[in-house]
Amino acid sequence: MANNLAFAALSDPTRREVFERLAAGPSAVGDLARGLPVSRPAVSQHLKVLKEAGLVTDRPDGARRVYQIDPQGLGQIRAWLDRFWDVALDAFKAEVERSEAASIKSDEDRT
Amino acid sequence: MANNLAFAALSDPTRREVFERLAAGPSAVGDLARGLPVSRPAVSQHLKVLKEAGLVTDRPDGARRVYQIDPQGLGQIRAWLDRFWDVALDAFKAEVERSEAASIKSDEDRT
DNA sequence: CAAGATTGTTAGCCATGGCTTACCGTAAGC
DNA sequence: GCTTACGGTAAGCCATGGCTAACAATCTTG
Repeated sequence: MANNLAFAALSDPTRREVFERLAAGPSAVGDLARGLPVSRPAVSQHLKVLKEAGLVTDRPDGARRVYQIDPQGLGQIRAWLDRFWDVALDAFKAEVERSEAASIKSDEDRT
Repeated sequence: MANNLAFAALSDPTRREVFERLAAGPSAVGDLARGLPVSRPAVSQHLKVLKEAGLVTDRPDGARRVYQIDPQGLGQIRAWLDRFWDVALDAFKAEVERSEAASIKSDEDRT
């Protein structure tokens, strides 16, 4: 149950922004920071969190360090969500029917 | 782009626990709190956040209040994730090939 | 080898948020 | 109508975490 790391990682707006930019293609830390409203160390810290959550991978490239999307963390969240998707739809359907039944009943009561 | 609410809501472990319990079936606030290590007002506050994120729905039931899973917020997160799923897999595949190519090249350099 | 570039790390600051206690409103039952 | 049960809200406390500035480490280049 390590998905809490992935959820916590994506709960921060700046981190989601970093993640979305990496989805457009691999990038180095400095290049990422240049397009964001926060400092480079901040981006570096965000990348560390994303990495520990299995959402990105990094690879050395000379003095630079290239980060890239990792499907692993994404898959964990997807799997967690899918556990509730069907039951959520069923619950919603049942609720609609229950609500309509109550509505019809109140109509009958009025007659 | 209201998915930030859903992500922030599910980033808290207690809130995910509440959500999972509701996935097992609709429940009132007190019943939920009785099975959790936090106080009832805490659960009430969590439910408020989940509700604003479109993850649960509430309906009055006498003096009680029954909460239930709502597929809307879940769908938002799923849609957001699906935007990156394919590109993440492609990036992963490309990385594997790049990595293997570099490995082969270093082997050649050694001969 | 020296200088510049790129990145990770630490210390410290401050806002956010989760939790509890106390209180208030509302609905059910005697 | 009064009491009891149920749930939302406000105030306050404290831990978490995101940010910046300063520093250290590593790599490239002349």
